[in-house]
Amino acid sequence: MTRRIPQARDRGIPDATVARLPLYLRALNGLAERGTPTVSSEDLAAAAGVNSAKLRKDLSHLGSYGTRGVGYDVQYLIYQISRELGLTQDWAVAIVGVGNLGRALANYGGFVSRGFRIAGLLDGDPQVVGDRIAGLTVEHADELETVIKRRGVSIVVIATPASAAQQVCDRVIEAGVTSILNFAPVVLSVPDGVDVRKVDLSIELQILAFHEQRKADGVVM
Amino acid sequence: MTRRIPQARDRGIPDATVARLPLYLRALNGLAERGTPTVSSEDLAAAAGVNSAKLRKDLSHLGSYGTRGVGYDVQYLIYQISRELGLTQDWAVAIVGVGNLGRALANYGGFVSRGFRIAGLLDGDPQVVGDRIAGLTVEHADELETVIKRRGVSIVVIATPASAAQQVCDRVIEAGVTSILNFAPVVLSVPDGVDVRKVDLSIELQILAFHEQRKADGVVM
DNA sequence: CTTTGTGAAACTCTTCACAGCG
DNA sequence: CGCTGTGAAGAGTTTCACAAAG
Repeated sequence: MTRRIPQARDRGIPDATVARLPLYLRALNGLAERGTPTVSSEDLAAAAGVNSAKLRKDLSHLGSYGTRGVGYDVQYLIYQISRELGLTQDWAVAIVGVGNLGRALANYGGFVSRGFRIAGLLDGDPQVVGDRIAGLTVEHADELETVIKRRGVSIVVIATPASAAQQVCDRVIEAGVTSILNFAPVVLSVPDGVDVRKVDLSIELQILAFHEQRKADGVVM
Repeated sequence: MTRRIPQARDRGIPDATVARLPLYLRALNGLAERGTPTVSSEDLAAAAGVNSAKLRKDLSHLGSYGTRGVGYDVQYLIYQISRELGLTQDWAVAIVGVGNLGRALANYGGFVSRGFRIAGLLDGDPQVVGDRIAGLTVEHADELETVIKRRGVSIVVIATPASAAQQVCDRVIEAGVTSILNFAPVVLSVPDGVDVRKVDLSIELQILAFHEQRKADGVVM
């Protein structure tokens, strides 16, 4: 799936670990806000909702940042995880498709706060073009390539209807983008070397329905 | 994490398989719309974006629904997967928090089409209460317990700000709900027997940033 | 001859349990 | 003495490769 680059500085962090680092970061930021200076693996694991052995193993992939008998320095660990995730640099993100979901994303504080800067909002509907959202003016989708190139966009969020998603995808890849977050309920086909992550709102509900049905069938309730 | 109920009719479908069934269902519905009568594991796997051996193993957990030398009957497989996921029954869903995200969810066709019926939209902000969205009137969050009980809500979607999420969660569990889909960026603490699935919009971006950074560092580009 | 269904092998991820550091 | 970091064991998942079915 993801291209592995066997490289000197690639310490080969497992995908499962990478997926949890943002969780740890969020928990650590909560602790930092409350002024906590250090935290044990036990407490941090509880705050992030994982098992403490898993947390220690995850962190061990980044380096030896804890102190035995004490725990982890909150600020230092925030820095190390941020650096590992690439959040110490500034990523320009464009959101294509400014319906309710696109608006929700544009207004979502979690993006801007962590290394991401929304550099463009685009939509194909002339009715929407010109609207001001989260301090930006919505531009026409025709401008996609221009916006990507002029503003150094490296990550594109696709929040269009399913029917437009593949076409938008092809265009942004052609413009040089290799990281895409897709909210449209379609499987995007992309060449090697392009990363696509997808979020499908209805899939999660379907998984819940499966478990809910099992609860109703089972004896243990 | 998820409670296992070792039960006669629990054929113990692996979690990884359950998570992919909605994907297959979506691909199958696409084929059905185009009138395709049967499909091979190879073709269906390609449409769903997975490896064909994995697809066959996944489907084998549900039963022997294919025909060797031919493939799978599209309509029949749609029915079997729907039944397994519990989508042949009607699930009443309430959405708490009617900001942009809540509105996006309420208007999202994918929910209504597949066994889910939005039975309530609730918000704590009096400014929003009374708005009509997707054919429903937004009710005050004070009505939460009443709505859940009167309308038989079994799944609740939390789309509130982080600060309100745990409180809403506690209340819906108290009212008898055991399946929660959480969009707020907090780890909800819940008793045993309650299923929580979470979608964090910013975590996916952070994972992309990690890979994007690796591409920039690596030699292979 | 095509395509499913599946043991077995390979791989990944999680958890245990404790040596060893501070 | 408390807590990290980690080998080793265990659980879960993916992929291979092929026998058996149609």
